[in-house]
Amino acid sequence: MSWMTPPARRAPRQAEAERNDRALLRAAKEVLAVDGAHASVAAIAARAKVGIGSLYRRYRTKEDLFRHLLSVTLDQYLEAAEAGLAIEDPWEGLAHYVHAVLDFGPGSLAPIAGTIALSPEIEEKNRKGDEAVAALVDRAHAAGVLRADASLIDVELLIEQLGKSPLLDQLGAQGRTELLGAAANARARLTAIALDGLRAQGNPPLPGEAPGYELFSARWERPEDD
Amino acid sequence: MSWMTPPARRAPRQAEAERNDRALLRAAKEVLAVDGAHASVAAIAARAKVGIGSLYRRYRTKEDLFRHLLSVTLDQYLEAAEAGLAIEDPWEGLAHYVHAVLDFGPGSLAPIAGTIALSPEIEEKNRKGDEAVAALVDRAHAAGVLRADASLIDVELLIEQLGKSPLLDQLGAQGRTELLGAAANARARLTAIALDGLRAQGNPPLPGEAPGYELFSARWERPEDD
DNA sequence: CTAGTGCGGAGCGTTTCGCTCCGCAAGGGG
DNA sequence: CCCCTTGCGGAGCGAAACGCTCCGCACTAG
Repeated sequence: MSWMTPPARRAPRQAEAERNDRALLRAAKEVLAVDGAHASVAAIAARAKVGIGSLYRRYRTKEDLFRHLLSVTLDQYLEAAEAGLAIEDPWEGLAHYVHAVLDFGPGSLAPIAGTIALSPEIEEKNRKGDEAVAALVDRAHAAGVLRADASLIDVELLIEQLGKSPLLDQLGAQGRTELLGAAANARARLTAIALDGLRAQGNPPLPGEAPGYELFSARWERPEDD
Repeated sequence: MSWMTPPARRAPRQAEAERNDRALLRAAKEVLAVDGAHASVAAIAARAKVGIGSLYRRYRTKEDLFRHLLSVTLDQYLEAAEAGLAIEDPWEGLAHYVHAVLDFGPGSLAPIAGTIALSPEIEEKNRKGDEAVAALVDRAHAAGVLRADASLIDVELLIEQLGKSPLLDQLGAQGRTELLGAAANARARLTAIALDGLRAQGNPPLPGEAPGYELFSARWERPEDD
């Protein structure tokens, strides 16, 4: 358990390795958001300012890296949901969750759906996260602050829809850093508009039936054939 | 000008060529939506059930095909905006425009932003489209049915955000056709939620400043250097 | 100085890309 | 009947990008 000693006492090389690991995960998320499923390891390593060799010393394959990224992201989701539940006001709690998840930049994960094999650990984390979000939504429904015709899946799909920001991704890819602040502001406004649409008030009923959970889960299954 | 004679009088081969052209444009849009910027000509031709040779007889290069796709899509935008203006009720007119544009599946165009050179003709179409949408938004503002703190750019960004549907794209890519109907329904609900958030009512003010037009235009400029 | 550790990136073999080129099927006129 | 035109499909080219391996080097401890 020597690896649990405080950073200051660790060998300097190990501290560097840890910084590299964090940089890699962050870079992987950013590159995935911009390049989608075709993101390359070279691009990820370059973005993290880390050699390709170091990447492959830490992760056996590209798929391994993505799986680990997915795992830590699910941890963040769960944390955000629990933080939301800790807020007394039901609406504020739900809004906190939405904002927190959008801050992670979750749109990155969608492109790898169906391309990697899921570990049981990941399935478990996903289940626990879903439970927490369901509790958040139920509480908001019970308090009458979330429109009654919006289901849990509606809320999750809305988050996913807002999570992928083509604007931010492309400006980032083109190095237009001077516009990134304005783009983030614009995105915050869209989030606020969407949340206003979710609030219970004199809204007309939503069209169609409430969507089912399989919409969310289906694409993570591996297409083995065709 | 013999090529302007009605289709019925054209040689059967020319009619086939015209069908192929339409199939190619539709396929290009779909493949772009799924594969993003890395969409390949082979995938487009296969999806259109057309030989690669036919594609290259019609379009000199891949970029040519994308430019033409962009051009006809801008035509559709303009048409939708004018149809919206033709509706008396200002809110219904705006909502019609949003729904019509989303039905085109516009998310496909974002990935090619900045990767192709824009022709003056395209810039002109874009300008005319923007004018029409601005008129729609102004009318809705004047009638007090659109929240006052939502700007033209907010509306356009919201449309873009809703246009790219990771859910629909991925289910389509994986051939889960049995879920496509449910996904389209789910997307219609999200659109309705967002539109409710845009309506003028007791909404709290939006955060930050109204975004500027450069957010929208910047990424279409070609990055020649870096 | 030597030994050990962990770094960066050149480069391997493979895959995928944009695009060219050519053989072929299907009418229409002689 | 043949031949000639028209437009089709797709094999295959050189080039580029891919995932990953492997090795020379910088740095620190003793």
